Amino acid sequence: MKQNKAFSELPVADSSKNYTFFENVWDVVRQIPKGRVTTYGAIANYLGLKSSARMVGYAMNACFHVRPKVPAQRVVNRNGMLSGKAHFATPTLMEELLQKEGIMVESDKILNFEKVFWDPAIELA
DNA sequence: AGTATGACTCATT
DNA sequence: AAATGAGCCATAC
Repeated sequence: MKQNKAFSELPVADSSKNYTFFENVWDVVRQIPKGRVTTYGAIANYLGLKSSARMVGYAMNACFHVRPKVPAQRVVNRNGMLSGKAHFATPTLMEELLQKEGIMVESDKILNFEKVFWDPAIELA
C-alpha cells in the first residue's frame, strides 16, 4: 500500500500554479552541503512524493536556466551513479564539479557513496 | 485530447 | 542475479 500525497496536497505558495513541485525540489537541492550528494528518490520522499523520483529528475532537467543556481551535480540515482551527466553542458562537467567539491568519482559512479550520502528526510527533519 | 517519453525506483518474474 | 512491469505526472508532439 503506497501512500502518496496527491500533488494538490503539497504545500503550495500559489495554488493556481503547479510549478511548486519543481520549486521545492530546487530548494532541497540547494541545501545539499558541498561535498555531499543525495538521490532523486530521497528528494521525492522528502517532498512526500515517494514514488515520483522521475519528476525530480525532470525538475533537474529544467533547473539549468533557474536562478539562483541549483547544484544539480549533487543529485544522483540510488546507486550513486551519475545518471544525469549526459544532460550537463559537457559530458564531463558533472564529474568535474563533484570532484572539485571533494567527491571521488570513478566510472560515472560516486565512491564512498554511503559516506557522502545526504538524506533530506533526515538532515532537514 | 490522446499518446509517448523520461536526470527514477520498487516489486515481481 | 538479471530482466520486466508498473507507478509516478509534467511536457512534447
